[in-house]
Amino acid sequence: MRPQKVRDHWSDWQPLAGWQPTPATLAETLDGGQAFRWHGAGDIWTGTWSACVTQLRMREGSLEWRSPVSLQTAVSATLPRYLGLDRDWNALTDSLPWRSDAHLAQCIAAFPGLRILRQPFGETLLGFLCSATKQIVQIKQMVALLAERHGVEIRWNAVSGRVQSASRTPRSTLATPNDDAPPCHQLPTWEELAVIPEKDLRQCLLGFRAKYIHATARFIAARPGWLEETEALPYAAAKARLLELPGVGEKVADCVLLFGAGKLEAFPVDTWVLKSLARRYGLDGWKPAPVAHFGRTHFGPLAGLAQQYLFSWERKFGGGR
DNA sequence: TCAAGACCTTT
DNA sequence: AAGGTCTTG
Repeated sequence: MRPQKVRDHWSDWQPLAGWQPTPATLAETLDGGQAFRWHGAGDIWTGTWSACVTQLRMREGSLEWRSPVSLQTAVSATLPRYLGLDRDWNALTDSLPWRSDAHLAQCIAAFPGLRILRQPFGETLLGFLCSATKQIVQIKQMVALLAERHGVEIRWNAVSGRVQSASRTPRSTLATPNDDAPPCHQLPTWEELAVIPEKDLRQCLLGFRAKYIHATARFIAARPGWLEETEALPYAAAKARLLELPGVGEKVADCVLLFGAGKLEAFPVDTWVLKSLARRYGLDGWKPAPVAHFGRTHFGPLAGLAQQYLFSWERKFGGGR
């Protein structure tokens, strides 16, 4: 008889100092398009990165977290950096040119405490390689399928109290992951992705993106250390290297550097930022490249942070059109 | 140098 | 039409 899979219980809720977002700002930060592995249920957000699983909630205006007991050490060691608690976001936001930019001021007021996440670099790259002409819900679906079908299982073993990885998961027969089930798979690494046939990737609803992910995986797997070196480079050099990857253009490269490497000078120009600059800054008809140049000069060295406020506001309040 | 189209699939 | 990129002409 197979040993029964035992899940340990969750730790007690613990306060998380250094960030007091509104519920709306918390939702926008976790599930507004920076990351694709957070799921909200009631007032609890469940998120996954690397081999970590954690939950967040607001209580009396303060942020609390918990994780499976066996993952607690790993989560407590990485959660602060993931959420950007090691940076002074109030000071960073204050140094944006909101005093001379009424629209930016309005965006900041609408999302008080908005943060830029610092996700694992490789996982960020994978997420945004899935993102071309897709909406957030669909990107989350693709990423969930990649993890469920091709990622190592994250075990929450109460008996051993240790994380046991390296057990390959059986291919799921489900077409879609159960949103109520706790997430229990890591994203596949680039080394793992490199040996997955493109056909199998397409089964994860990736469409033409499967070809990019496959080719990028082969590229990275053939160059040990390439990803880590890229993350460590200054913005311009890191971006030049990311642009070598098939399927990575200006926008994806900037998203990876902003959300996966903490480079606040990255200014991704997607359709929402294009709309924002066209409608609120009079840049109607401008192409992405000139808009990016305008953004960097107008908003300065923290343009990526400004971009996130503009993006969130335009998506939530700007109207479709 | 640049404006279309193609590329997968789903809402 | 959807939070792009790559390839054409």
